[in-house]
Amino acid sequence: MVRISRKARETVRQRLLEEAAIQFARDGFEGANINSIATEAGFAKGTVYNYFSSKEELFGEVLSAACQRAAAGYAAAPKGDSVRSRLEALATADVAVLRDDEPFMKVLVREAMSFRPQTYPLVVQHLAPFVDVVRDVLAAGAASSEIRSDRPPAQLALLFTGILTLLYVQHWGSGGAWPTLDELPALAVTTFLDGAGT
Amino acid sequence: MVRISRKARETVRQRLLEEAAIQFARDGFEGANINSIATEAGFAKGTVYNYFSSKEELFGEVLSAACQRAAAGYAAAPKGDSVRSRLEALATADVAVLRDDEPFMKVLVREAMSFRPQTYPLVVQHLAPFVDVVRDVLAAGAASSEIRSDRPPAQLALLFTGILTLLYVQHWGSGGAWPTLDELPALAVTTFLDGAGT
Amino acid sequence: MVRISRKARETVRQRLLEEAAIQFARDGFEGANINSIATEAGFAKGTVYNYFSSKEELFGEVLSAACQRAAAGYAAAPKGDSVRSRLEALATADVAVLRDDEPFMKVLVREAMSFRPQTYPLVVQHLAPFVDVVRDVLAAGAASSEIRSDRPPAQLALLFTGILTLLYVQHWGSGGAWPTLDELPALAVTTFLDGAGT
Amino acid sequence: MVRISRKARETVRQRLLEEAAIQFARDGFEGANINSIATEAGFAKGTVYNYFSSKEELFGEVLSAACQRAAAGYAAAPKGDSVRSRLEALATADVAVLRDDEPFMKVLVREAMSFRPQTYPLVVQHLAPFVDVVRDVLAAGAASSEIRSDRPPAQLALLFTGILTLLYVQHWGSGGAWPTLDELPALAVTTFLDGAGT
DNA sequence: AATGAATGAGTCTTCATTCAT
DNA sequence: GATGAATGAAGACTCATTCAT
Repeated sequence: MVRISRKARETVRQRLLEEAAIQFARDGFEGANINSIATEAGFAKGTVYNYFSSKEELFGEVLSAACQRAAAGYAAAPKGDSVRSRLEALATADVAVLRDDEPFMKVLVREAMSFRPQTYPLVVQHLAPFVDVVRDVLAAGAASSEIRSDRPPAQLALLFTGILTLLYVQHWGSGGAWPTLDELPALAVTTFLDGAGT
Repeated sequence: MVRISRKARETVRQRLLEEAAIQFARDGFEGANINSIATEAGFAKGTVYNYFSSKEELFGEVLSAACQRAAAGYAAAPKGDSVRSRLEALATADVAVLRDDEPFMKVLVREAMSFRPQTYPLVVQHLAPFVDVVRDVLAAGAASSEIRSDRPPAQLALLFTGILTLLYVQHWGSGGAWPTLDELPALAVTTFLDGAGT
Repeated sequence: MVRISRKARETVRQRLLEEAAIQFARDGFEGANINSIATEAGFAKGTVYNYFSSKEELFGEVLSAACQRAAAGYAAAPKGDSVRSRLEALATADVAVLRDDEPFMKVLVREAMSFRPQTYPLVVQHLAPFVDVVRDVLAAGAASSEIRSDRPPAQLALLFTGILTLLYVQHWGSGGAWPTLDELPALAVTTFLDGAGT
Repeated sequence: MVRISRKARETVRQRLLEEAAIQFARDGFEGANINSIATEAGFAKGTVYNYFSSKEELFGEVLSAACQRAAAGYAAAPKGDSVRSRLEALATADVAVLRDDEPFMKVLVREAMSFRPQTYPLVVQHLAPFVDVVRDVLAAGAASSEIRSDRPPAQLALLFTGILTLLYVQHWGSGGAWPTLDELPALAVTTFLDGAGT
């Protein structure tokens, strides 16, 4: 009995998170509306409070879920031989996550880029796994002389992550015109590794 | 009768814009509070409405003022010989504006990075002058073989602008730890031109 | 789950309408205060908005309810033989409604007499059933030569309705001194039918 | 110096009253806007307060002016021989005033018909001169058997005044369709004296 | 566990009124 | 006397949250 209930509970919770992600992505934290989230998810207002203690917590859980989904994606990324192929695999994995869970990723990106004191630490904390993976790849690359060694790998990792995120913003901001999701991983990697100079 | 007023009116208006920029930067559009803006600026709530017809208009005017300040900064940027020095001059000018008018720039950057449909076009429109200057520099650079010519200058310009903005976000997000404003222009240029590869 | 609610909801709605009628009658549309209406009805401000989407809609519903009550009254009026007795029956029925639902009728009368473009059409539309009944009675009276036939029955109906309404105004305006509600129907009919001449 | 000033003062005051009448007639007391009245009259907001101490007082002065204009009209009415011709002369005079000062009369009528406790006494007081003239005519008519003597002339006078007012309401309410101003005096008199019966 | 009616703090906005120039 | 900037009380409306059913 408990088992079924527990499963049902989880289903409802996921449904609420999905809808919350959509609306937080569209309207922002302040603009989003608990009633609307509940209703669109197929429940009544009060139900949200059986699963989350406040709007803030719901938002936090959306962020958290976004990070988990992203992290699962990185884990699934195939490893490559060179730094270039590894980075591209990571970026490709990230874009794959984005395709599946666009609202969650939008919330994550918007929050990362708006550096609100209340949520920035949370975002950073949840982004850390990804950044750490990148950092390790880059550190290895520095050792094998594929990567310039005059900058700390941690800083370079932040740069790569940032460029990826930046391209998402330009993708969404341009209505998908440029860059497209298909070209995005390669563009991120070449921008990061090769630069625009000759 | 009104004689002196003209100037006084402008002063009050500027004071309100300054305070609005601070609070919009800190709290976002929805989170900011007209009453608080007025009070902190040293006026009563109603006074705001003698200068701006609504919260939305006030926000628009803050964005607009931010863009004007930024544009004035670019115009004052010294021209250099090489693409590298020109970009660095532009970035340096931008950072100088940011030092003077941080709240305004924060509003601009946050808005640019949050791609809200209501304001994104406005932001893009006001950012356009800067992007266009960069594009022209890059087009010239492509002609002189300083810049890779396999990508449209307009896209490269968006990339450079984006990287600059991204570094602002990381500057603010890290509490000023990295990158610092001093190193920021050079970092933006080398990231953009040289890449992280060897 | 909601089971009982349906009825309870209607009760609350009626309570709010009653109180709104009282205050709209006393203070007019602009002068009335949603907060006060809610509080006097025994609820909090927000509750009004669970039932009516705006002050305007609430006002419209009050008008609408007033018309329904009035219409129900006419339907219950006994039919007489002569035009005189029929008119008196109608007037008596109208006064009976007024006794039961004075605030609603006050709102209706005040609105009818203040010819505000926003509400006048609504009022006319809702008064129409009554006016139409009167017109039919008068048309029949013209056929049986009880009524002068040198004027369109529709115009005469407007006159009779107007005189009735006018007497309400004088009743309320005089604090109930003259005419009293008891004498009002007969006075309306004799004024309308007989005139003051000899 | 004083004389010119005094005359100028009176001119400004009249201009403000005219505009106030227009806007009170259009928007009602609560809906009207001091700033708008002042501006449309060609002055600044503050000027109104050099002439009237409050919105309420301004409204009262508009009512008062309306009554004065009306009273001046009655005084100018030609006397007739019969009661019928006297009443028609009075009604014609009233309509003439209405043609000249429609906004003032609208304010007066609307206020008379909305029986607001705050203004009703004022309206009654100012309407009294007209009602008294009518009463005297009717009392004389009762003596000469032109008027039924089973009702106090004072009540009959209120009825006649009310019918006249009612026809104004129907005139304005119908957008001038029926009754027209031309037919209005005769209609008022025949309605009052002859009734609709045969 | 789900519901949705009730709540009331909080927000934008209006506008009559004051008063320094 | 005219002006219009400043004021702040007041009001409509929103919405996160609570809780009885």
